[in-house]
Amino acid sequence: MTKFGDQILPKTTCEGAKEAAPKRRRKSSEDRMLDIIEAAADHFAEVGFSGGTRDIAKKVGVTQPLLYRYFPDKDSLIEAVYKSVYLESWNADWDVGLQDRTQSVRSRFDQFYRDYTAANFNPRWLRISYFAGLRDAQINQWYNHLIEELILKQLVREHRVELGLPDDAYVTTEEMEVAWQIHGGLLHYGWRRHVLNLPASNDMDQVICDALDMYFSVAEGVYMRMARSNADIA
Amino acid sequence: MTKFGDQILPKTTCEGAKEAAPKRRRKSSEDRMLDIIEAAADHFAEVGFSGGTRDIAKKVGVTQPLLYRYFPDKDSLIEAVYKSVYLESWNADWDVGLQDRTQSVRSRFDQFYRDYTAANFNPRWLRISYFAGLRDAQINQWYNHLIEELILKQLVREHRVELGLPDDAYVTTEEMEVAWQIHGGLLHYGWRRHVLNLPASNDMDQVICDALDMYFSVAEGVYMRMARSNADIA
DNA sequence: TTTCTAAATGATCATTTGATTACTTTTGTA
DNA sequence: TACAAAAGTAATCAAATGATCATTTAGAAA
Repeated sequence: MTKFGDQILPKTTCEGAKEAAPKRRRKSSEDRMLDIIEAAADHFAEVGFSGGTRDIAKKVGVTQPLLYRYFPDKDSLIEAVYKSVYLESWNADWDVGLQDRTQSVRSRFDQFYRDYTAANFNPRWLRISYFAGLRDAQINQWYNHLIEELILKQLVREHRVELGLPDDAYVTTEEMEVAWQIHGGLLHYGWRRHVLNLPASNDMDQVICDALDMYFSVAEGVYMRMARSNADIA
Repeated sequence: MTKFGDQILPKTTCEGAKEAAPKRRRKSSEDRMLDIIEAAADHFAEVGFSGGTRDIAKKVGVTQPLLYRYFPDKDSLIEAVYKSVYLESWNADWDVGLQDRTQSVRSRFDQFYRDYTAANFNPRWLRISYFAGLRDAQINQWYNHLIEELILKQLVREHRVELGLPDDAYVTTEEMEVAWQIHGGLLHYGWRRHVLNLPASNDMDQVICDALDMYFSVAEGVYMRMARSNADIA
């Protein structure tokens, strides 16, 4: 881990071979900051956010008080880890691709879940996510809101359009739950495979395929039921 | 919490009204043990297994060293909490009911998931489960094995029988994954609702119904595909 | 009432924890 | 080269941690 811990930058002091090793013993503020966040993320992923600051410093290869020159307290470091882990593995193109109507909804979401699981289904991301949810529901609430608005609601609405149904911006709770069932089922697969280390299927593509089959085979019926009960009310 | 902390047992000293308050300040070993486990479960559910022994003692209403007369160390207490939480909310009748062929597979599993979620979908059970999985994969591995063998494999096999397909004891990885998709999706619903406190659907029955719809609508196809590829090999 | 077992406590220990301070060393620049 | 800003350290603190042990005392049995 912390693979760049004390790496030497082959920096161009331009003046040719200056003994080959400039031996930078100190890092720039920015680089060190990143080192610390990286090591903290690794350590928190391993033991949870109650993990000690000394262990983190050790992973970085510096003394513990140095952390307090970069973060006022441990909570700030945790906050930085949240940001880093969540933002680094979020692709801004995802919600754009989901609206590309030259592709079928099915193939758009198939592609999305391949990308999404490839980016997030690893012990570090999953463990940090669950630890974060247990420690502080707020951060995970924010993330789930993101998933709901940018991904799952798109799935419901784009599917409606493809079925030739009216494109109502409103998505009912039940429709959301059906979409969440897919997302949640896949997440639990990640939990079993990468957190519990259970012998789950290796064939991620097949798992996604079956999960989406499940969605598409019942979603239409749910829409119809929703539309009918809306009509009843009106 | 710890509602029976210093409750007075209206124990029959038989001799009628003995000043109304017998003031039992000491409890039997068994009762105190249960008090401690109960308080520990509450506290660990709240803050995780790094929670302090002093806080637990406080909830019970005793001093911290007393815990060490009941458990040799903190790990043993944690072990006791595991057992308590998992065993208390497991119903031995479940796997029997699932094999009652006078009922349809669908209604058997509908009933099971109503019972199962009623018993387990609460903040305490869910938080302890996830904390346990993150801390020590083993205990959760054991539990998931239980679910897999006693519940999900039954679902697959009973469904096969109902479809008039050969009752092969062997369940493929892909078939298991489809069943897990339902269980995992429901669990994630519990996570969102009772851990993250997100505004998920209140209608548990409907959520279960839709989840099972998803399962039954694709399971047959998966079985067929499996059977065919088995035939190819043979 | 007296006695004896065991439930419960008080004091305390050695570590570990997050955090602060004064100090040292590196490094880019005047 | 001299210097100042900033990266990094050593020493240390107060609080909290899991755990131990001698002692006290409730309460059932004699």
